[in-house]
Amino acid sequence: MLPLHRTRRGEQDMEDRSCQVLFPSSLVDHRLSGDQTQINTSSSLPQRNTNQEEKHKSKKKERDARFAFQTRSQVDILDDGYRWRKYGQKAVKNNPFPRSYYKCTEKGCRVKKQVQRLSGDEGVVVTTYQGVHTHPVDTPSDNFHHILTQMHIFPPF
DNA sequence: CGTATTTGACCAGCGC
DNA sequence: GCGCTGGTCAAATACG
Repeated sequence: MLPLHRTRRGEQDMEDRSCQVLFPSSLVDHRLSGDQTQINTSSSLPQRNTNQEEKHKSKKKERDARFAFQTRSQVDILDDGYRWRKYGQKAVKNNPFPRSYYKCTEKGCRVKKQVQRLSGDEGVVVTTYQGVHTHPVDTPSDNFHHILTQMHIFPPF
């Protein structure tokens, strides 16, 4: 499971799988045309790696569908049943909390997700998923499944 | 010793 | 064209 050994602020050890989804500001964007301001799909495939598919990128930079939702949770990383490897962390403007970048550790699976806390309300975590898993979940999480059901999202994203 | 995380550097897109 | 901002890489480090 996810090692939550690192607590950035406060003392959160308690198991809080009871994360509450906040709908009002949860956004579900299937694709981005180009008028996005805050978030853009700058996949920017590196030329040194991932040289396989990607038929032709001549169109746009638009890559994977993605959706975001907010939860009120003590821990940054919700257990959604998948294994994630952190590959970056960046400070975003107008937000005292850093944004973390994760990739699915499953081979061949290019699903990514970002996690960041809301500025002004450190109790709210914004999780953004990007892409579709090619593999079933490792350790199913009932709670998370319930959340996705509420949002009309199906388990294999 | 293998795998995951940390962290600064690097890069691309956008606005001015 | 330049600088800011966000996203990713990769070497070093931590951890089991």
